[in-house]
Amino acid sequence: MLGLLLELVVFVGDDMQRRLARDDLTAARAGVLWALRARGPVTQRELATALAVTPRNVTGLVDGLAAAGHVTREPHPTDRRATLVTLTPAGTRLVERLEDEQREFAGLLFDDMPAERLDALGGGLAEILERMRG
Amino acid sequence: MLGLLLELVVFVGDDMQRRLARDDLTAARAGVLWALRARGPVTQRELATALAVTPRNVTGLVDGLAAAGHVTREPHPTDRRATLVTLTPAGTRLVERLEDEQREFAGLLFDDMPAERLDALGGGLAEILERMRG
DNA sequence: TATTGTTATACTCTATAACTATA
DNA sequence: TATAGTTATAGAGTATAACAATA
Repeated sequence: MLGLLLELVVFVGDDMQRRLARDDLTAARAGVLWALRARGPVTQRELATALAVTPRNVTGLVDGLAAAGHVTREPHPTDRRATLVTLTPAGTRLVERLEDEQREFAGLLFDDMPAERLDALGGGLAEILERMRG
Repeated sequence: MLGLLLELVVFVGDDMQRRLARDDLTAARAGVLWALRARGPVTQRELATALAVTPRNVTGLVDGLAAAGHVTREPHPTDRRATLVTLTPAGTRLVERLEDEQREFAGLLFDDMPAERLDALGGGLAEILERMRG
């Protein structure tokens, strides 16, 4: 069928997408919610840097999340050019619930990954898996 | 940062996307190539079913792959409505090379996954991982 | 009538470039 | 001058619906 690794990524990605769709979310918008959960209120410029995406793209993602009631644009206290994107209480509850669901699935996949394997995977991925086991 | 599983999928997916981009491919177009490698020449309708995508979407993907010289549209021998999407020799070489690269990376991730873990993952994913170890 | 693939239209995610308001 | 965020425009991937050619 597909290449095996591609199949795996597609499978896990589709599973995630189905769950996100139940809450009218996409992967890109969920990424914004998780960034906000980790960082607290930030400017769109900071979001663009964190997500490695253009400022124009952040405008659209925040538009969608604001329309759904997950975030608000608050005025920046000292810089009138900037806005602080802020999780609403409903948005906070949503991202916490999704995080719980995913931790369960991730543990099933990677709890017993041996340490030598992690070393061989190198920088970024090894760090991610390390945190998935913690 | 992102949810941990989302991070993993994003990491692996980005890695794949970077490698595909070196050959001017996207994940969706690579999926067509792999389907053709597994099945041989098929109609667009069959591709749409195999990829769980609309016929309209297949039209666009095949347009791109044909423009790049990876596939051709051949007349169906008995049904003049249909076309047989066929890998060119260059397309065949490309998909074989990508498959080799990915098998290496996949083995690094999953070679020692314990069998009980696989059982707990249930249907589709367990089957994929089983084949990745073989 | 039913099926194959197309055109028409629309939405999301992505990008660059030009512009406005502010620093 | 430089920065934050917008509008304008474009392209890929996805969808539904209407249509032409063929079965």
